[in-house]
This record gives sequence, structure tokens and C-alpha cells, in this order.
Amino acid sequence: MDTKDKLIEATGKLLWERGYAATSPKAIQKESGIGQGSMYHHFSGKKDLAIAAIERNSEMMRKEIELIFTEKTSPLNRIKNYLLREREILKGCPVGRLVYDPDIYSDEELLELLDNMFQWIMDKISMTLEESMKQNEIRNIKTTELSSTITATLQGSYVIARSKKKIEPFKDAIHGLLSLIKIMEEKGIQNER
Amino acid sequence: MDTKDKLIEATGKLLWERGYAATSPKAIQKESGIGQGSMYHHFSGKKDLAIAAIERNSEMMRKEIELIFTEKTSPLNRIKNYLLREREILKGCPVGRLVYDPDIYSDEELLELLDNMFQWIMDKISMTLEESMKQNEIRNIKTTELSSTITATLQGSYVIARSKKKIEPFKDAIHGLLSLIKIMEEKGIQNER
DNA sequence: GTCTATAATCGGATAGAC
DNA sequence: GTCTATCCGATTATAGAC
Repeated sequence: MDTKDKLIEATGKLLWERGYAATSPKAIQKESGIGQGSMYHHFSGKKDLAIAAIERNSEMMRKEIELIFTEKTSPLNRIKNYLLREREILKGCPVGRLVYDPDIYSDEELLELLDNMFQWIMDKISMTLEESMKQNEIRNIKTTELSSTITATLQGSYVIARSKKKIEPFKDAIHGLLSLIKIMEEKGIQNER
Repeated sequence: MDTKDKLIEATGKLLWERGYAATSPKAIQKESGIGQGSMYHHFSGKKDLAIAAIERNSEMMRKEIELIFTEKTSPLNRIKNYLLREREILKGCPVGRLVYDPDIYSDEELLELLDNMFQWIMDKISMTLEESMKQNEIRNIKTTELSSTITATLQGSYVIARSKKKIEPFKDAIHGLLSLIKIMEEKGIQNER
């Protein structure tokens, strides 16, 4: 791994653990083992590093999630698999956690990177729900709304888990959502009669 | 309003807007109009101020929410009213937003204040769901799970709204959840037959 | 109680040598 | 490309006068 990659990786790790405002250039140097001069040679500053790191984190997430949504199983199963995907629950969502960072929220360019990621996943979920409806797995619903609900529940599940430093509340919230989806599913089957 | 109250109010406002780590004692002095010496006379430091402010914010929220849950309407309606309650969506949840603040998450005492608030509201929702089930408004479900789902959806709705700086995603996510609850409700009515 | 002065450390860079 | 030196403001207090 070259110098630039080391810097991006270290920045990504620290952004996930501590957010943007609380991550100092010095901390990035320490984490990556790269010196001051070298860091400022490759990147213009903290924001430049953050952009590279967020883009890299997002790309990794997209690839992982893409795998789940291209599996050969029913649309609804793909959504369930996404909800039950393995996660580092107490660390929170690497993207979602940055939304409350004051220095991110006040910077259009950085905030847009987060929005892009959320929109990408919500579109993915919406399209999968459309498929599910066509196959009569579930009853007709507004896919924009339900994909927002699914995304929001995931994001909020991280939040309440962190407040307790326990993973159980996360699982409770997800299983509650799965139960609601299950009811909607039975209802869809009924409609076929 | 006396000096101490002014300091607590200013701190509460800044915690909501910027979080804990990004709120400096100097900013609190400016916001409150109280001087340095005076501030350190009334409070031992930043953390002491934050505790007072979070407790005060929590107390206010509890009172407002208590009103909704003591209204004379069906249990399920009380939950719907809570979900549709007026909120400062883009500012985020004054409690939930602090969960990702590194200086809060690493401090047991501060984090516990957030947990207390979440637990209080989730208990409130659980109890109301129990009532709703007894009255056959909805089918039997695990109230711990569903109350976590409801709380998580609210928290996550703030997150996605902030990523877009728009309130619509918040409303979409809430209405998606309400639709799922509606389906569960129809199912409950069926059970009565 | 409130004020101003002072301090030690950190944050985020820039400058110039090698 | 990488290193060390330097800069200036902010952070979070403490000290002592009034």
C-alpha cells in the first residue's frame, strides 16, 4: 500500500470512530505512520483527505451491498438479507454518523457525499420493493416511503444501540420492522386469492 | 431569568445546534452574555454545564411527550400523534444527535443521560402498545421490538433528512411506518371476527 | 459574584531545507 | 517526496484583583 492509500485508510478509520471535527491532521499522521510534510504533499488539507476517505468508504459499502441485492432469491428476501447483514453496530454507520458533525453539515461538498450514499441505497431498496410488488409478495405500497422507513430504521437503530452501548436494541428494532413487513407479506398473499 | 438559568439555556441551545465537542465555553459565554469568571463561579466546567443542560432539555421533552400520551384517545392514536408531533426536523433530535459525539460517547455519566431519555420514551411506547393490543386495535406483537422500531425510525428519519437538508425524507419515512402500522391494524380487526 | 490576565496545549496549516 | 521549524488562533481552564 502506498503513502496516499495509507493516509486515506487512516482517515477513513478515524472518521468512522470519531467523526470529522474531532479528527485532527496530527491524529491521521499518527494512525497512518506518515509524516506531516508528506501528508500535506499528497493532500491539500483535512477536508481533501476527508473527501477521499468518504468516497473510499462509500465505494466499499456500495460493493458489499450490491452483492446482497444481486443474490438469486426473491426481492423481499434480498431486503431481509440487507436488514440482517452483519454490521459493526456500536461503531455506528460510517456515513450516517457524520450527518450530525457540525463541520460536515455546514459544508455542502462534504454533505453531498453523504446524501449520495443514502440516495443510492434508498433507490436500491425502492427498486427491489417494486419488484416485490409485481410478484405479489407484498401488497401495493408507496415504495419511496417504505424505502425511507427501512433506511431510517437502520440509522436510528444504531443511535439507540449506542446510547446503551449494547447491540440488543439494534436487533430489537430490526426484528420489529421485519415483523411489520411479515404482516404486510401475509396481506399480499391474501390479495392473490 | 438568573445567571445560572441563562448559562443552562445557552448551553442547551448550543448542544442541540453543534453537539458537545464542538461547543466551547467561550461560545457559551457569548451566547448567554455571561462572562468567564461568572461562568466558572456557577459551574465547575464544560461537562458540568452540559449535564445541567441535557437534564433540562430532557425534562422539557418529557413534559411535552407526556401530554401526548395522556390525551383522551385510543392507544394507537396516541402513538400516531407522537409520530406526527411537530419537530424541528433539520436540527435533529436534541438527545439523539449527541450519541455520535466522541466526547459524549466516551463519558459514562453523559451517555447515561441520553440512555435514560431513550429508555423513558421506549417504555412509554411499549406500555401504550400493550394497551392497544388489549383493546384489539392491533394484533399481538412483541412490544419491546416494536417500540424500538418506532423510536429508531424517528431517530433515523432525522438523519436522512439532514443528509439532504430537506424535511421530506423525514415525512416519507414516518408515513411509511404509519402505513405498516395501518396494515397491522387491519389485521387486528380481522382477528376479532 | 464578576472581571481581566495568564497559561499550557491543541488545531490546522505554511515555509523552506534536504 | 519527506522532514523539521514555525505560526497564529482556539480551547479549557486557573489566579488573583475588585
